[in-house]
Amino acid sequence: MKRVKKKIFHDYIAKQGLKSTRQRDIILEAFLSSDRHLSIEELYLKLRAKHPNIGYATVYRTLKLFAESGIAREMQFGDGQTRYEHVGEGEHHDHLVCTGCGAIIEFENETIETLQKEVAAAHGFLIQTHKLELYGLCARCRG
Amino acid sequence: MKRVKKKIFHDYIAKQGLKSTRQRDIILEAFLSSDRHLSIEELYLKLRAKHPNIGYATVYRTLKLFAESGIAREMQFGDGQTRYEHVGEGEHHDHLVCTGCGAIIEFENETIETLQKEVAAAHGFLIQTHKLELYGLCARCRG
DNA sequence: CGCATCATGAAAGTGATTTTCACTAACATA
DNA sequence: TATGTTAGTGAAAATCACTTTCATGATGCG
Repeated sequence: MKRVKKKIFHDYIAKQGLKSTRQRDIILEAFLSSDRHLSIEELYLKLRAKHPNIGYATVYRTLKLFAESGIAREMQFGDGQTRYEHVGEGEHHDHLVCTGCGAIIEFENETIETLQKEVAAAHGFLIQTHKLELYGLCARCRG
Repeated sequence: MKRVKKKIFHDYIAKQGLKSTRQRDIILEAFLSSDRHLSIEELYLKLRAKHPNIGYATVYRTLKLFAESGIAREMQFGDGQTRYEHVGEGEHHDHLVCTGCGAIIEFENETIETLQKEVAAAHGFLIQTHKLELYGLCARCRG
């Protein structure tokens, strides 16, 4: 899985005439081996431990590049920070966001997707993307 | 409708030991008589025409107060600005957001709401709120 | 290796709030 | 009605989370 995504990214870099750098490889490895839904800040802090000389701007720019290459997706969960989640090929999912501990749980529901398409059709609307988030307390936080 | 919301707000103000001020009344009237999904900036500009001495910070603080009192709700549609929409009692709706012209169309779908509850239940999750937005092109922008 | 390009890091800049602060206005209470 | 206490206001400064700039450093094709 990691290898596939690394290849996708390197192919993208090459195709765009960009360069392969030590920093990009380090950030890519850190991103792929970390939690889904990481913010720039979180990834930056995680990296600083082992690579104190990597700048915030580089992490920011590289994450954008990941999104462009298709291995990551930008997300907003209302906490004011942009988060990047891993993208598997073709898959789509929505989220349960715990307002207690901040946990983000993914789920898929085909029926909901179908109904969304019906709603859009009824309004003559052409869907490009959608976003469904359920905010509340996870099983642990309901305590 | 306006009268009901004004009462709700004034009751809230009183209950919290806050004060009723000229500015709050002006902002409340402007909010209630305007488009749904207004940004702070938009409301501020609209107000400046008739009341050039009302500050941005006051509009910002008052809108927050509206949200706390329950007559408005904060929303993010990915354009980097917080928007406030009117809240009717008990009602809930979701949005179609046109990426072409920025139009925001509301819709309701009971079946989707029900399915959301099922998903939450399956994860032991207690829903507080949710957010469903379909991004794409509206009938007009599809051309 | 040479060098045209792209990349990086530190720091400055942005845009949208959010907070601070000195000054007012509300609303009991005298 | 005059006061005192407390909340509210507006202008300006401060935050926050990016985003861009710029001088310097890598890359990698020829």
